[in-house]
Amino acid sequence: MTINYGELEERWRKAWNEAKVYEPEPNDNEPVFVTAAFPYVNTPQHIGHLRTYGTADVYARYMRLRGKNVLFPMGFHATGTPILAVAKRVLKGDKDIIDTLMDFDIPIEDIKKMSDPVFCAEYIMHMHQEGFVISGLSIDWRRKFISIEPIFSKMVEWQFGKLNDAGMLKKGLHPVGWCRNENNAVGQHDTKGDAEPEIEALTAVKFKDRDTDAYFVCATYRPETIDGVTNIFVGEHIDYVIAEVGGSKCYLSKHAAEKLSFQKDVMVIGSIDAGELLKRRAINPSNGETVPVLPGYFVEHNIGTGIVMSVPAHAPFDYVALENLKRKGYPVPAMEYRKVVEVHKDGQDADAIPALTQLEMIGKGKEFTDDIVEEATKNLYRLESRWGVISYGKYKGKSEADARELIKTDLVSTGGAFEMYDLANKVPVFCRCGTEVVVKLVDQWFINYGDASWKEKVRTHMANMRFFTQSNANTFSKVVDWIEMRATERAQGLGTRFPLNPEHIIEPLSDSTIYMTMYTYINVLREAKVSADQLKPEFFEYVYLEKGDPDAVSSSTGIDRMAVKKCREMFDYWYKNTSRHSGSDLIYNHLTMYIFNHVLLFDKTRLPNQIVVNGLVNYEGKKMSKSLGNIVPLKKGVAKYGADPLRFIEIVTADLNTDTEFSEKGVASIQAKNEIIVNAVSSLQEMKTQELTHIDYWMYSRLNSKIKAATEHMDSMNFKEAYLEIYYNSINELKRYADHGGSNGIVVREFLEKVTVMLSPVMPHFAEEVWHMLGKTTFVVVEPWPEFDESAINITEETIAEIIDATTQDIKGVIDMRSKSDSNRDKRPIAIEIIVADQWKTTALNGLAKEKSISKVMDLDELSGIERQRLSKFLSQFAKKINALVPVPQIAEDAILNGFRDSIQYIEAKTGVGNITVSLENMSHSNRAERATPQMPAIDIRWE
RNA sequence: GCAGGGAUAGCAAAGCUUGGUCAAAUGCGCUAGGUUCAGGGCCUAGUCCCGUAGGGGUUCGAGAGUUCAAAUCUCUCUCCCUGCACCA
Repeated sequence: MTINYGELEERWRKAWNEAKVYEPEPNDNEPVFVTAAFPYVNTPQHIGHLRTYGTADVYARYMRLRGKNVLFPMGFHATGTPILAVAKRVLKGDKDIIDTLMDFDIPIEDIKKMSDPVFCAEYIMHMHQEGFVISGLSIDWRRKFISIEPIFSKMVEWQFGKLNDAGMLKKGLHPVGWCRNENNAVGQHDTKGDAEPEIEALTAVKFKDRDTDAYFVCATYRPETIDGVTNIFVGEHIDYVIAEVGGSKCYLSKHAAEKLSFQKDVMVIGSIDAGELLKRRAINPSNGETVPVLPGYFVEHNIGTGIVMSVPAHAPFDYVALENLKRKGYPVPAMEYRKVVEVHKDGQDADAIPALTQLEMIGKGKEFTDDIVEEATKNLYRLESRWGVISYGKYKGKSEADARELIKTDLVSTGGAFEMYDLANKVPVFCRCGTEVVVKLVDQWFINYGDASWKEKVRTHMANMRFFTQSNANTFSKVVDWIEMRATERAQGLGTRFPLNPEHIIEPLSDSTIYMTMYTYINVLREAKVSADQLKPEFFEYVYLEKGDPDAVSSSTGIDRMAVKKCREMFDYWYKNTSRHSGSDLIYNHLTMYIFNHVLLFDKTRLPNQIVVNGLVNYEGKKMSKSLGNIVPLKKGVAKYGADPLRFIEIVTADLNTDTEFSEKGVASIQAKNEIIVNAVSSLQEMKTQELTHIDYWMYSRLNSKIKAATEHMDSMNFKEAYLEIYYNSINELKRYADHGGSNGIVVREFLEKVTVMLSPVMPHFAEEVWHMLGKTTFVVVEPWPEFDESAINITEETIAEIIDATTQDIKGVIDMRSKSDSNRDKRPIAIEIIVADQWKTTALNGLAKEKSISKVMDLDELSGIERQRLSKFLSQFAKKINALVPVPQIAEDAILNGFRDSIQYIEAKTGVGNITVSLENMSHSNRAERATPQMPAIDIRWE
């Protein structure tokens, strides 16, 4: 029977909707509040998005079955620039964005309207909502909102007022990519070719001109090599200027002066010819040495300052440039290529010049072209940064990495250098408008997540949170150590105005750290028709912190008194036992900021309880991405595969924190297995009620140990293991049960019923269908999760089953092996005797597992009746692995004998041998009988 | 560079926290057979090497160590991936 997922899923969604099963109200049960990071609505969803929301849904559904009062709401995020960018691109008729939107089946006339950002956000929001609905998420839609609504802004304004009151908003300088034409910060999506502006800090070292009061400014990544400087390089064709920088006269390229003016006070006084500079001498600020100025062929005006400090021992470019000059007969004064860093590592020649060694290694005798020098530079930098030790001067013996910071700090503090920023990109980065991007230091507001006492509060609280994997807990803890200032205002984008600078908006991650609180009462605000301007701070103070009283709040805001009270009651009831879900990429920002803001603003009972972080989804082995063209829109995916198979594949087939693999084959296999379950339900009609046999007890045992294991796995958020038990193993057990002649309707029915309930969190629609096929009239999605019956877990029966299966395998193996040989090729086995070990062997084996000594077991009283030689022979076969022995269950001879006898038909079918007998070791006449061990009966196969 | 994570059989991926029951789950691929079998699906068996009785041998990035015992613990090395703040 083929399952029509589309039809069945829609039918059950409609039934649940009508019964309002996902619209909880406070009751006596314990509330559980499940939220997932609200989606950003600049593009519609693809099937990968289902991972996070589905994971949250499975948890919500599981909690619901466990009798909790579960609220799972959802909102949408739209602040910031991406939606603005989409609208702008649509307005320009950008083909790329229009194609992308058309891939999601948006009609062209609607796409045209998306040049309005608000329309765009709301349109895509509706698509997301529909996607969530058809995916079967158990969301309470009465509480939906979008982050560009005025009432959302009111909450954010309250939050920032609190942050400011707590002194956590700070003003400071921050380097950003900058377009001087548009006067705007530029991020990756604002540049041509979406190049990420890579901002790097450099040290600008000031070498004084010996004869004037000006300085040569050299930008470097390696200030620690300062004592190895032999000369200064300038470019012969570069335009240089003299400029007043931070109070002192400096030489630098014209281009550099311009760029630097976005970071420091720069006043150009005049220009100076490269030829003039070449006549000067420069003084090393570290050691006072006077060095010459030479022409460097590789120096460029737009990299760094256009002036380079030359360290030929450690910089391949410098070395090569000096050699070139010498070869051309340029008057290069005698100089020492001083080595200031040593690498203590195998294969490093202590006397050689590192730059030359590296060049020769890479150049292999060829001419040193720029590519080779470039690579040598990279290698040497890596080698010395990792292994280098300073071998000269004050910091001799320190690692290069440590010395870099120390020397830089020394230079800066004595006025010998200043810090500057530049783009580290290989090629210049251009704004979409065509202007080259520079680094600007902007004066702006930050949230000070580096505040020591704040961090301490966060750490203290995090010790009480659940993160489910040790690795996630560690990551969070590292992020807390690392997080410092976070810029919190933006020049452009949708969103809430920043209270301390209303020209700007609040940065879109900072505005969504406490929004989940709003789900608890927003439906009350809507019903009471509360407007944004009524949401004054005192409202939030009362609802969130119970400060003030409802009468005062009501009279100052004009909000109905009952509504004010109800908002507080709803927040009070729902906002505890919270479970926060998101993809792992948000650990580094959103999730950490979520903890910080809660800890600062709310009281202890309202703080985050647990965070569940999940991996992503790969498509047929590859990452889903626009460039690979393998993005499957969620709507298409659900229509094609069914929401339930899609949910199963995405949510429970991989460990929580790793990526799942989506494949068509995988979906097909889930669909096929679902059909097996449906067939099992149909087969119930032919089954009768009868007395329980071995196989029935085994089935009960499996069912109950399954429930036990699955419950433990679900509780620790280990969905993969849980559903291995609930789904895959159940199907195998149904098969094994039938193979072994199981046919008891009562047993199978109970098995199927309980499995169906456990299946419902992942495949709610399908489970509901099966549940009703089983004749039920309730909703499976609100049934209680099954309890396990410890007494029904029967280790003996499960062990016997394992022994029977293993023995059957062994028999097959032996037959296969024997029939491969020439002498037996034509012979067929005609009879098999299975010989079950005598009881005393279990005693002896368990004795050995405990005593770890053969002689001690020989002396045991309970084995005194056993013939010495037989006992010794039996024990000695375990001698080699005596330390690895573990006790085995003691099983009565009759039980195992009967188990085999009940399974004779099965073994015959599996092995193709018709004459199978089972006997006890001491009753058998076979000369193989004594080979029997407790876990492994002896087998004697007779051939024709 | 800084921080985090990883390296397991043809591929993908468990297991390693709490060393032994690990030749190592599972899925895919591949091979053979079956199926009124559409070159599909499903079923059965096999898939490191050797083996005429359920056995033996050699494996879990490389090297060293701890141990009666290591895929699992320690150290060193090599290589790979991800994030790094104006970007949601």
